[in-house]
Amino acid sequence: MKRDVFQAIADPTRRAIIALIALQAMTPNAIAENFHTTRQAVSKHLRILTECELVTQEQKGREIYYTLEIDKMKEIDRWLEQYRKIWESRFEQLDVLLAELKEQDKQEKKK
Amino acid sequence: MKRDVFQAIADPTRRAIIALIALQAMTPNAIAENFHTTRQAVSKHLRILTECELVTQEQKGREIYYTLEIDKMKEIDRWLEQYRKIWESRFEQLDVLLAELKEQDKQEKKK
DNA sequence: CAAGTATGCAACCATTCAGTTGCACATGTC
DNA sequence: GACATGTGCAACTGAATGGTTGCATACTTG
Repeated sequence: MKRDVFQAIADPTRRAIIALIALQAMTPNAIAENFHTTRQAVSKHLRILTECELVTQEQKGREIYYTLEIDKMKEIDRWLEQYRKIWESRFEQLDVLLAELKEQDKQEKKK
Repeated sequence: MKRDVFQAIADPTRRAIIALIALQAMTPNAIAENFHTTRQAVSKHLRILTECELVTQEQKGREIYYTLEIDKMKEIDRWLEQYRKIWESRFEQLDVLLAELKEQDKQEKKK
């Protein structure tokens, strides 16, 4: 039942919805027009995105505008942070070293 | 059949596996010891991670070492990039706003 | 108040998924 | 060669997922 952000962005349609409403808040109908699926399917995706607080709703008359909660996206960024440290350090030094070691290994195996 | 990186990191167990082998290459058995699940379940996860090129295998004797392909993680980072731009610009805007409010506050107090 | 529009929710369906169990295959050790 | 160890693969299962259809609710307009 409890869904997390990573599960939310796993679906390509949901990522597309996120990309859409990142620019401006939109209604379910307006969003659905961009996809080859029913309005109800989009509504379901919006429900999931709302559940994990990636989007928020704002009622205006009979329309409901959905807005991306950009702060929640930072959660993914924070998770990535630990790996960014790794690839940054490897870029600086280890990458070259590893390539050399692999090359040496190849030479060894040839013998 | 075709799985992408986002689907791969959707599962909490797979994220834990990624975190484990980020530090050092590990065998399926060694990885499985860290979870309350069977070796075969871990093996399945590794297969999925391999399919979408997040990990690579290296056979050493009868053991197979799995290594995280940190470069593939950059794909997620690239996707995040567009949203990072948004929250950074909002932060700047907020910064300006806060500065203005502080200025106003000063003016108020002077009165 | 009636008709139309915007939306959410429930029920159902086909597919996928994560996990377990059992088996096969390869490598290493006695 | 016999046996133990490390591993992957296939079949099965229960749960979750994404989608559709149909209906109920709420707001707007005439």
